[in-house]
Amino acid sequence: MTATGDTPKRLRRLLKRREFLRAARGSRAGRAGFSLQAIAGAAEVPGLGFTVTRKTGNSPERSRIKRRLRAASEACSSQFRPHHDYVLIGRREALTVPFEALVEGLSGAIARVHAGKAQSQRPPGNRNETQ
RNA sequence: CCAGUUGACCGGGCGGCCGCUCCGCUCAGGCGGGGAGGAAAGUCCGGGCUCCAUCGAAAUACGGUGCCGGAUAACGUCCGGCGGGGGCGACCCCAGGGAAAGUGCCACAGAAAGCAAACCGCCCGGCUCCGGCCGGGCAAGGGUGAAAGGGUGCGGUAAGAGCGCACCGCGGCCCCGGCAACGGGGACGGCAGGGUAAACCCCACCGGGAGCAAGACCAAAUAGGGAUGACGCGGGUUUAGGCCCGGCCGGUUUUCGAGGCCAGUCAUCCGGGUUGGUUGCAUGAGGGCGCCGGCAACGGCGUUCCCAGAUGAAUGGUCGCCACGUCGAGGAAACUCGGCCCUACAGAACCCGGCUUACAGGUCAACUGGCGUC
RNA sequence: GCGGGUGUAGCUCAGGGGUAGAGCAUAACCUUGCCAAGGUUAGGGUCGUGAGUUCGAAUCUCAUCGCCCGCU
Repeated sequence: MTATGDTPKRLRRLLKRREFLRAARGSRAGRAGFSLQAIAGAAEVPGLGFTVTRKTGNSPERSRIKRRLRAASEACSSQFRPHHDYVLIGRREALTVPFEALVEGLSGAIARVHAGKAQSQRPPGNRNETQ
């Protein structure tokens, strides 16, 4: 799991509850199949975490959602910026959405998240429902 | 051919490209190989394994199991029987020990719900104001109820009654078959003992507790905790415990002393938290095939195979072809074309044996009933 | 991995073998000039589901489903 020097595209995987909670305070963007959260962090290597709640489905469905999202994030791994942490929250639609649409959505969501961060910090109480 | 019963099984296949994880080899570039299930699930039982407790066991309490025999490491599982119930049948279902050890409960209805009793009644005698009343006998009939003290019939009687008899049931006894549960038969008894133990309970048998986040080890870094004991210093004496002498007295409890507490020193013992890694960890009550024993569960022997090991948790993404299913169109049909689903239930986490539950679609075998033909 | 609780009227809960109840809510009526409060009455239940024991099950037993909560 350690990122070696010759593979710089390798991402750091977020593991701890604290890291997920921190990312939840950042800006977010929703797309079909997932919701993306991003926040600036100290580490140079960008971090990425996946989470799918119990309510989404049973075990094979949750597992499959994570796999498809993981494959999609491999496809656009170069777009993740250094000094940032990302969390992908899986939704049920991730089971059925075509894979190209998933990759496209993720690419757009990353751009959207950084654009939203540039304009202002998230004001408290304002639900950021961007769809 | 139709309907059904039981058992067993499959639960997409092949191939590109890009990835993930483990193992082996490596000339360090890579190469080769393995990679979810029948339920991996629920966690309802039984074990292995590890630690804790205990001299070893037994008992109490609590919990579980409950016809008999067998299988098994063990089981609440499985197999074969027995008994009861259901089905025309193949076959299916049953927590199926004990109610003469004791206690409790049996609503409503009913006279009466557990020990015998008598509401309407029936019979005999007496009295009568002719409505009935009193005394005695009876439990067959009526009525209530889920259940009313063996059932049916005949005899018997004032009316009746196991009062007597026959058959059936019941009870213990004897004989026979069976390892046994149990079954068959015989003579006897003369009915006593309603139901409920998934009510308490009694009897027999089983169970120490916790769980791989068990447990063992390594490294780093940080903090230095708790308990107990001794202790101011020097000298003398004694084997030692101790005793004696001198000077000095950490803080606090008003002062001194004793004692206590706190702080300090030393010794012994015990221990916490954080992060990462290794191990446990995959050769096992293991799978396939064949032969033998057994009705079977299963066992024995031979041979062969190595078959997932992740730790925010791998086994994926995508494309093509084929197969299956389904829908639509064409066709007399075989079939052709196009679309859809490109699949059900569901994802290993120490391992194994079961149970239970979920499951689109499909395959095979044996058997049963019915119809048709020969 | 281990363990516990709960499911009854629209909501919150009683009932632990013998005809399913309370409060709030709903509806109608009374009261008031009107509303609220108050009063009277009514309706509303597969007792989570399926088997079993029993004469009889919301209650006892077994299986199953959903929800909630602990410990590690």
